[in-house]
Amino acid sequence: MMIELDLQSEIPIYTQLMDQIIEGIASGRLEPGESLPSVRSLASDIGINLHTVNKAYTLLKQEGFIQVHRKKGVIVVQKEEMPQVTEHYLAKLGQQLRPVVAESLCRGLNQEQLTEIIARLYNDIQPQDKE
Amino acid sequence: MMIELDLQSEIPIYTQLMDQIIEGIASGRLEPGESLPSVRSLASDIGINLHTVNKAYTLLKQEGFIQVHRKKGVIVVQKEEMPQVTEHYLAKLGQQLRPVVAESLCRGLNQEQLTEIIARLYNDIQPQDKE
Amino acid sequence: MMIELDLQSEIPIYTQLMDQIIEGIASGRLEPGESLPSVRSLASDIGINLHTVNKAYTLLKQEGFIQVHRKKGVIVVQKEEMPQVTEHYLAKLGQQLRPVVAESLCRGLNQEQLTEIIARLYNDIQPQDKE
Amino acid sequence: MMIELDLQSEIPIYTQLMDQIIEGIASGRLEPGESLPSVRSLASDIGINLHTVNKAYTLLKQEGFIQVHRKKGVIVVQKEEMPQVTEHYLAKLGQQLRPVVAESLCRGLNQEQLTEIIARLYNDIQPQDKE
DNA sequence: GTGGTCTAGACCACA
DNA sequence: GTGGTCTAGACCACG
Repeated sequence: MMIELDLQSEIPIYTQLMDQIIEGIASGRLEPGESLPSVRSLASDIGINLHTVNKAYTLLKQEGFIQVHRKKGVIVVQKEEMPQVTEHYLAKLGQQLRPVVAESLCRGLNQEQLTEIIARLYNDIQPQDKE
Repeated sequence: MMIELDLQSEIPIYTQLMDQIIEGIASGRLEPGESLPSVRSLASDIGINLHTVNKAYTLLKQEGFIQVHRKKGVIVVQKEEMPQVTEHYLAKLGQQLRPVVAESLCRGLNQEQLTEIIARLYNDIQPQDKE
Repeated sequence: MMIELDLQSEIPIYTQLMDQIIEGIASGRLEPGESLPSVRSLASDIGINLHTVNKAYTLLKQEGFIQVHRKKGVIVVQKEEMPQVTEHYLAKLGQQLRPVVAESLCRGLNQEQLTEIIARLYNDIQPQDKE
Repeated sequence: MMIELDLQSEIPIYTQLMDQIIEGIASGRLEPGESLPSVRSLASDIGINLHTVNKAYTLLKQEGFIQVHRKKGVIVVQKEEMPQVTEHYLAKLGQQLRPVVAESLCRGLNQEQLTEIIARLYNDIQPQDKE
């Protein structure tokens, strides 16, 4: 599992970590049931604070992407248990996307172009092996 | 100019204010050349500190959405001077959207559905000059 | 006398006005002894406040570039009376130029290039008719 | 890092601070990658408010001279990432220098003399690695 | 302990 | 009256 952090970024490290793990799941590089490194080992691997990894894991657990077993350690949830498209999620999505769309409109980036960007991201992230 | 803020939100007030103003421009409720309320009056209108408004204005000025005119006060930039779709902007956009798409993939929200959400936001915000 | 002001600029209008008049003198478009418009007419010509023009004139007078006669109005000083290169002026110059040179060094603009820019400005402003 | 401020000057403190830091970089007293004191410690060291220091740092960050690193704090950018000579910078430079040259012409300070002043500043600021 | 945010009150330059 | 600057004190997120 490759984690790339930008320590200069204004995005908190724990958020970047969450994003990377979620993208890992989305892309298939992290499979359901697969186990993640322990808080300690991941922290030392990428050279950040224990608390930071812990915070990311805790939030991912809260959102339902991972489970923490006393014995098996940290694992990605099974496909059936993966978080769904809830009302709450859709609301958050709209709230996130609204300012993005507004700025696009101001700058003259039209709906087709934005859709195209979204499409490229889907293809970019999505698992490519179709078998 | 209606401004709606959520003082409890984790999103900084000055960011919400920027978003609202940008959406105002995108929607046509704020027209190019139109003048915005003074820092002081807007602050007292919406019940926040003038420095918070000032920060929002300053950032909007830096991004090129508004100008501070010595006589007319704060004005929305002319259409020709509106910020463009720069490389830098596209990079920022991709960076913002990437985690959104990743989470969508995990939750099983497919590309068509996300595109549909974008489309609705475009229609929602866009100026509705129907007459 | 053409005056070009940028009302959006962060540079105060009275300063821009002073700069323009000094450049006018430097370029020969305003000759020693020539009279400048009255505060009132200049203000209405360029559409700014009386006080602003007044401030510019007052400061120019203090610096010795113009004289205000009760009868002749405002005139550019004679060549012999033009402000000289004083110690005080050199100190001000160094103080102004120091940060400019420092930033140039940081950005990798070398001495020759900066000198070239200065040279171009001299040629640009200087009176061109040599007869 | 020595900082000398003139609290009586008409030049804003945050500007003086920016200038001093840029000169520090230009002179080599501040090396790329080196970390700057925290907002709080610098503020208390030089006896000004932390918000004033913060403003200077924020602007320097925006201009690309420093970065805020999540672990190392505030650092001078690496040499490769140092701001370049952009069109925008050259425009700003011309705008800054134009009135200076105009006044020089009026006062009879010729191009050679001004060039000489620039040269002295370059030598004065430039890193003196003689050993 | 760090930077980021917000509030509050004050002074000044500008127009 | 406007924006710009500075000070001061407080809370929070982050690491």
